[in-house]
Amino acid sequence: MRERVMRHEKIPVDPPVTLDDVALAAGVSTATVSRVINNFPRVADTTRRSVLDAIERLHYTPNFAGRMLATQRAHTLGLIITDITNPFYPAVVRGVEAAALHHGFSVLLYDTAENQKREAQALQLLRERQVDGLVICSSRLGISRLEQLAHGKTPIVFINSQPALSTVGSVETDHELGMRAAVEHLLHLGHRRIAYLGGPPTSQVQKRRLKAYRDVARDHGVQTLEGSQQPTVEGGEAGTRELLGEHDPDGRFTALVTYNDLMATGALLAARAGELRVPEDLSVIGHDDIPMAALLSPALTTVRQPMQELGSRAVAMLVGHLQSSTTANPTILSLHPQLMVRASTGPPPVAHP
Amino acid sequence: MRERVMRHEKIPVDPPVTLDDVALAAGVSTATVSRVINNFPRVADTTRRSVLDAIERLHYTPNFAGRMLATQRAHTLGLIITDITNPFYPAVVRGVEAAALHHGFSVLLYDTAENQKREAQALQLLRERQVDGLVICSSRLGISRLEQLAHGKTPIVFINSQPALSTVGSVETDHELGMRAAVEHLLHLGHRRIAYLGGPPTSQVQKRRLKAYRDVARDHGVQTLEGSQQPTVEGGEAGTRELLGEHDPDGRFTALVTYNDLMATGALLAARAGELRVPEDLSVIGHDDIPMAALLSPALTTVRQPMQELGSRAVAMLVGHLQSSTTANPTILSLHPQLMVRASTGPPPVAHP
DNA sequence: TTGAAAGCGCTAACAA
DNA sequence: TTGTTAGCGCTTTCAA
Repeated sequence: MRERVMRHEKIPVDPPVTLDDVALAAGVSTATVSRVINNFPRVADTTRRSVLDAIERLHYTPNFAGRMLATQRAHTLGLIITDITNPFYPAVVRGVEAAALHHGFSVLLYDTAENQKREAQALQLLRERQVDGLVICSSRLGISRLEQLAHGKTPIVFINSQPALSTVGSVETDHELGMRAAVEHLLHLGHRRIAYLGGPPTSQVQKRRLKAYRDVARDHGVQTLEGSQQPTVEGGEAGTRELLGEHDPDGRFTALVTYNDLMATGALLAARAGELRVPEDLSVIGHDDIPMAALLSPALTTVRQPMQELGSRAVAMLVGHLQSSTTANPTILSLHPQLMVRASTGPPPVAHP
Repeated sequence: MRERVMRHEKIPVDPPVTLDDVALAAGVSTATVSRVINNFPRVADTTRRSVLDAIERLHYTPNFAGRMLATQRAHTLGLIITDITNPFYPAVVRGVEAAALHHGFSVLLYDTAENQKREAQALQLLRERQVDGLVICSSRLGISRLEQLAHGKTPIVFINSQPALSTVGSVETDHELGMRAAVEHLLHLGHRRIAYLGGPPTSQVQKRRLKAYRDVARDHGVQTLEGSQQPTVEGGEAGTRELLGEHDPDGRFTALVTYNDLMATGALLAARAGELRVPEDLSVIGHDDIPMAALLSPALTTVRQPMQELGSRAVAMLVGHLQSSTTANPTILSLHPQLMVRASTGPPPVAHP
């Protein structure tokens, strides 16, 4: 008998204060309390005050689940990041965070560690949670797979990747412009043999940079020399070594553009190991302008992406869509990169007579 | 009249499939469907199969809000990060992410940009969302304020900061051990005048490192020389310049330990500007071992924190608490740092006769 | 092993 | 301007 009582009596685990409690305490209906909470205009000032008072007294906090169930809105955005440990992404995350908070959204983060399977999984999970919208940064998924997963009501904005047809759109850096700026900077310095060390072939950004590189080279009638590697310091080092080892009847290339700054860092390492001075013997240009770039020695010339803005614009686009609910075709917002000229580029070595 | 119809008829926006739909389709009660979804053992195999079948056919996905309201569990962890753009944190985030996912939790991220107010705000927001638990990394809030905010049921685990009394506990690096290793490494090399350039005085980690520095110095009977600055590259540069400018009757210090690697990077810059070679004229040791540390020239000797492990252990502690619901005193888990000896430290310059 | 039904806490028609 | 009330979709006793 005693036991029965123990189990059925409410254990004093401070019973949560609900909206009903507030209504009771303020002597009004639950609807009125709800109106006050949600700042409805048509509430008498005295009523509002007494409700606010009761809320204060009881330390009432609205229940998220209840609200979400009733409104079908989670006030939450999902953010899928390809690799949070890549120094390119933290600034993007900050941009997303700040903008989301500004619009009253919280952010559910998924780090997929460059893994396609995990990305698909995250997409699935996020939509089960009924997030209001999704930002996907540097998707590694193919368009067809995305098309398949995106088929549903969750609006998606991509960063630096092609939007699938049924999504809101994307925000990107104008990679063609960036590559052109990099290569032309080298051409102006006098370089004629400029190599490009690319990243993972599945990356959409890589595809665009590679194409731009070829286009610019063709435009200026210079040879191309290409490599491809993992987008890491190690990849950059290995790729540069390979490139350096290739026979080239016209002599070694005098400048190297890499897919990202991590790879450029590796290139610097490889150059040092190969007794090549940068920039006297070899000029190097990276992409992204991660925080480390300016701190290397020599400081790295690189094509800066507006990382934080990529994030904040993506959220703005998403929120705009949520509010207007327009079902227009995917929008593509293209931001300008900026060539940051630092110490790793200079004129090519004078040819030995 | 037409208009009325238009508004009241369900616009064909594929009405979401609910558990009731499944129950109907499978010819069972909603309770049974729920049991199947939640893998209850006592369900007849045939029943289970037909339910699963209906779920498949209808493409049913459980509604998160409904479930959360009924169970009062969000399967969500909150993560508060002091400054996501500081390269120390991404690895911590990855640790948290991976462990959370492994335990079936999603992660709501808040980046507070080193701002106490935003940290308090985030704490508030997160608990309104009824997250199951919170991980706070490098809190900038004082214990009393935390005590105040933590007063509630949301379990909290801290990373690298003192737990408030009413929380689950904390995971930290043994900062005393780390500082001791750094200073003793320098002593073994022959240094006798070792300076410490600290970080923000409000940081709990800074307080502990400073104290440890003084303790080790006292133990070995060497003088102390202290500075303090923002935990950034700029702070490190400025702080080192200041320290270098101070009059010291016994001659300049020959080694410098900094609060973190960012500051050590600044120190390297300041040394270069001051025509001091590292390590020949000045040895430098940082803390953390951020990815950049090994890539600087000279490569930075530093006290490594197990960043990813800090994150994953914090989640493990939180989840353990959630499952056992033990209301024990705060646990403190202390992880070992590791001195990474690289190129920025060496013997002190020989004194001029 | 299964079903009926009562909530979980909130919002939003509609009525007053 | 305010109140009544019917859900939102799911879980969970309790009874069968």
